[in-house]
Amino acid sequence: MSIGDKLSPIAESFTLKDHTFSVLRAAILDMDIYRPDADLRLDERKLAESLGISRTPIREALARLAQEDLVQIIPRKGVFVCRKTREEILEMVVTWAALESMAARLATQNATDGQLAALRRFAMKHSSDVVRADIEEYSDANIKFHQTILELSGCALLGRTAEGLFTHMQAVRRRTMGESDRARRSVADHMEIIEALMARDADLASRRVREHTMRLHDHISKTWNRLETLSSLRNAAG
Amino acid sequence: MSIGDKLSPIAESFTLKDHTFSVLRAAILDMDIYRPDADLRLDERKLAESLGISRTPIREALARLAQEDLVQIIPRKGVFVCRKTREEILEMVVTWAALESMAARLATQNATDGQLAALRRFAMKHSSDVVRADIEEYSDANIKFHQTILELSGCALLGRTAEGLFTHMQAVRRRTMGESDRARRSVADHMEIIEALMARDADLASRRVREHTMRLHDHISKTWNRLETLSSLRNAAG
DNA sequence: CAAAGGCATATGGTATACCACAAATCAATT
DNA sequence: AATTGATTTGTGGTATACCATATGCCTTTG
Repeated sequence: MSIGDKLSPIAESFTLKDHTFSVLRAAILDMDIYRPDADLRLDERKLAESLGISRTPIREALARLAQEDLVQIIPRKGVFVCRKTREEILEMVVTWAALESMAARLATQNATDGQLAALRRFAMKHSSDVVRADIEEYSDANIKFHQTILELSGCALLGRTAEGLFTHMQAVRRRTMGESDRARRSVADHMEIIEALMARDADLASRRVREHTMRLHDHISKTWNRLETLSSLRNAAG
Repeated sequence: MSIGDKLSPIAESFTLKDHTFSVLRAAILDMDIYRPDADLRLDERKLAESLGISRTPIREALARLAQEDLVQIIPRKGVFVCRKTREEILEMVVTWAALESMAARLATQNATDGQLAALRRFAMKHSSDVVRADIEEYSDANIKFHQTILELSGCALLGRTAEGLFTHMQAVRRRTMGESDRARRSVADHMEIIEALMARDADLASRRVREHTMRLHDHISKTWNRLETLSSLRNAAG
């Protein structure tokens, strides 16, 4: 064995542009953009100064974020984090449902018995989180569950497309979870989905995933209003 | 009415960056990237010179194209148009199927009788194109048909997401159409889809759209090989 | 003549300077 | 005092210069 085999490339092709993209993306997801008084403004020059780099890589990162609809660039006005409307959020859920239900359909063909058994063990292990009212923990498990179904489809693009939507919904989840009633129903849904997958019933698995996700759709549809009106009231007052 | 109402902003907030993005995108779609000897290289400086602008807006446009997976930027190597592998193309078709079948499902709820009647008239009008072996014409109508279903869903995001995939598939279509046998089957499929939509049968409409698109999947799966191997032979020879 | 190393060149990455437009501020005028 | 217009300031847009690395050519050397 030569010495070369032990040397891996040092941060191969690292670029500030890509790094900035990741950093900004994470930062945006981390901020609670639906807080009425949230500062949605991103200042290129301030960012550049904060990161200790020039505006150029910042701008290229912002261009990519804009392409992902995470920010909106208004020429000579500013760069703003996109706040999704209720309708846009509902559409994201619908699109998510489309992707994941297809994933479930494919998973009945492509997943191995072992993979499905592992998924079942995982789901059962975390079902107790709900009982313990450990919603935070359950929420993570919930996310993992759905991502796993997308993976088991064997179609990477389904997962990647959904991931883009997921990014946006991260902020939304903060406002939709916390009701243990919904969580309990969710656990039951998950077990039924796994059951359908193991039965290799494509239509049933697909339907159950879709209906499960559409229940989130209906829930948001009913409860998001309160938050929206709260925001606009505040804006009107200011 | 004041005179201001008649005056619309002149090319409001036009930016070279956005313009370049559109131009490059169109140019990429226009070139036959699967021709074995196609030049996949994009030179920032040459592009800048051709368009008579500096590299900056070019680079920001390229960053966005990269985000859409239309080009790949390799630091210090170059910018290259992405050539999709057979597997990636198949995944795009599957994802497309997921989106459009959900669109069809929603369309049974959201489309008006008038809209569906119009869609039927449109489909019937162009069904004769196949008989006349006017495949070029039919292909356009085919695209329009599917886009309409996405629109009738009432969920704009489904359409936008699908559009991104569609961009990539434009180049693929050149290599998959031209067989009037498939076209004839396509016409029959379309009429059955419309029938299901008009019957407001969500499950049926959804299934028919999915199966229709998956037939394209199977077709590509069987025929794309020939082209791939042709390419690699050529590469190996060179 | 072959191989190794240096050198030239080409390419994307980054920094910086300047521009155009928009908005806010302030001043002059009615 | 209100309104209009100029001016200042702040923002993103663009151009340009320079940097770092990858690559291929060419020289050197054995």
